[in-house]
Amino acid sequence: MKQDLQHIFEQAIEQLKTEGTIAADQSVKLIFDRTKQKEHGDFATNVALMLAKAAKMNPRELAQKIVDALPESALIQKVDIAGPGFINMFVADDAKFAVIDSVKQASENYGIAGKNSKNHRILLEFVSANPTGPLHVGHGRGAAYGDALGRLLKAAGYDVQKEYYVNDAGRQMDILATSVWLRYLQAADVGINFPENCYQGDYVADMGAVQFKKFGDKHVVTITDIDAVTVDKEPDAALDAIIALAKSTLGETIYEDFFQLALQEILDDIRTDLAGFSVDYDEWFSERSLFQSIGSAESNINQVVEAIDKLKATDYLYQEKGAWWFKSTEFGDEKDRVVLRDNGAPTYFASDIAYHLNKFNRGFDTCIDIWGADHHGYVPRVKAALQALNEDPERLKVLLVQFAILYRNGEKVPMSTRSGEFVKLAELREEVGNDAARFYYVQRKPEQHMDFDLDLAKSQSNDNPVYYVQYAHARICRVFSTAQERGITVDETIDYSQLTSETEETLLTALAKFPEVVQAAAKAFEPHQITYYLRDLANALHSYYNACKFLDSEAELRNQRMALLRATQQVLNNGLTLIGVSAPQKM
RNA sequence: GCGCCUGUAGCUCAGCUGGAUAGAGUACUUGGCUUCGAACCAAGUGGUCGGGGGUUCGAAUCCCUCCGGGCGCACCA
Repeated sequence: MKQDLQHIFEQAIEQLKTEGTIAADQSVKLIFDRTKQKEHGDFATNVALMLAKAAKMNPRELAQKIVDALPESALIQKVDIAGPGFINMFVADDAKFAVIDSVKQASENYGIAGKNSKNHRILLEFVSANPTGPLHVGHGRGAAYGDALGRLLKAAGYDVQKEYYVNDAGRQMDILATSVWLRYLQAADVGINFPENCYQGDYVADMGAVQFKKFGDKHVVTITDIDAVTVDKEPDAALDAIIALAKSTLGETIYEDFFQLALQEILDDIRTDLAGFSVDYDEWFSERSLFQSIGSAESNINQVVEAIDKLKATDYLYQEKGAWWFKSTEFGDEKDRVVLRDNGAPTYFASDIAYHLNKFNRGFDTCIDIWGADHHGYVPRVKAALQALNEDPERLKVLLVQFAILYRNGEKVPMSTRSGEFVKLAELREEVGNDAARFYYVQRKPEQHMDFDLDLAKSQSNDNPVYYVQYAHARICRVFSTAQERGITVDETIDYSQLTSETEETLLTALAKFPEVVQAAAKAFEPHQITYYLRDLANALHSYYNACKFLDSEAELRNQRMALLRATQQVLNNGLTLIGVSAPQKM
């Protein structure tokens, strides 16, 4: 509806341009919005105020000219000029009623644009937590936001693919595999001290026990062996030595067994956790696959090598102190970055360049990365690398999600995976429920710092606005089931002329807004707009519910009101689905 | 020190590309169930939009500056 009305105004402006009232080359930014106050009608525009100066006219005078130039339309009841020159427009009743039939017709697709109607492919990557431990509440935010954004973009007509980048290569994974081995040693009664910079979580010890059951003490070393390699070393260097010891003791095959056990177990855990949170992916992309040989098995060429070679072919890579550096400063980064270390090993940055090249080569128009805000310093270098490789960095959009700072008993809870001291997403889901957790996360816009008070989340879970919205849906369901119990038949109608009370008008307006909200929220990457919309819609429903009796009214009025309820039920459902929250029949 | 995010009601937060008296929830004070679910509705109290400048018909919104929080500044991932 908004678009149709806006179009009418655009026609009027064009008309004035041909008449010469407005200069033909004048650029017009037509701002056309719903009003905040009823007296101002349904929609308003300030276009006369904006153009007055250029047209050398009094704003009200110009507004009058625009109004006079408006073509006839059945949608418009009347148009006012108010204040300094606002044009207020009142929508005709019949046009307002039309939304009921629109919803009925489109049902679960109301407000949802046609599949891939934007003809634009988007790759959306989110969470991508290292598979070194279970997801914690910090990841939960990225999960809820990313998934809701994916649904939202799809609803807005984009072709969206959701992807999880599995960081299964690199040192962290070696530390994890080694941690399991050390726990295995403990299970075998080798009285070692478990290093602080290894993964502390219980799940590691469990896996160590599993390996002991499987291998017995076949892959055991003594304390002296470990002391021999770690003596006089800083913790990090000592850890590297232990990793090397693990690899040489276990041999390639058995080490891989430890590695895969840890990886698969944790990844499975992450997968079920996310699936339980209604977060689903189209693709789980393995970082290791970037290191797999291309062509013959013995080939030294892989996607990471390829990417580096491409960079070497430009002028943006140079060698210094044994390492290869990328001149990201040429593209505005703070300093140059290493892609190949002096020992020849590629950095994480190197595989990330390869990964993004891979994404681009898969033919997406836009690649969206959702990262934790602590990675923000990383954005310029990735964009720089893409630019150096002659790709358009604008195709990559990095959305930063601020950290959720966790409080328990008023104390800040640290959230490092390494220390094992964190609150799992699974625990949160268990305690407050999926719907409440998702709503709570999505409600806040991503760049807002979030204080997550666990006690509050628990104690206030009953006050979570999600229930307010779900209750509205359940209430409607109850009205219909009660009608059925009482043997009241609800007939289809196309006449809604009796729906003229204030609460009905508010509800009709709210329903009509939904498609606009979906588009606006998608455009801004802001699923939180949906949650606020849903609260408003639920409020309109609850007010209506308290103001009217549905089943006791006479048949014709009842049919009309029930049609409005049906439409509201549908839109509540559609909105909740967008943020991955259920719409219960009863609560 | 530099960079990114942030500062709106007691608390948690909205406020779209500048627009008409700054909005919700919560808390607090009232009123509303013999009725389709009161997990609800209605009304009220509560704000120098962090401070100060500037831009203009008009600023919470844009620019400058200062102050206060969070995060980041590795041959880690």
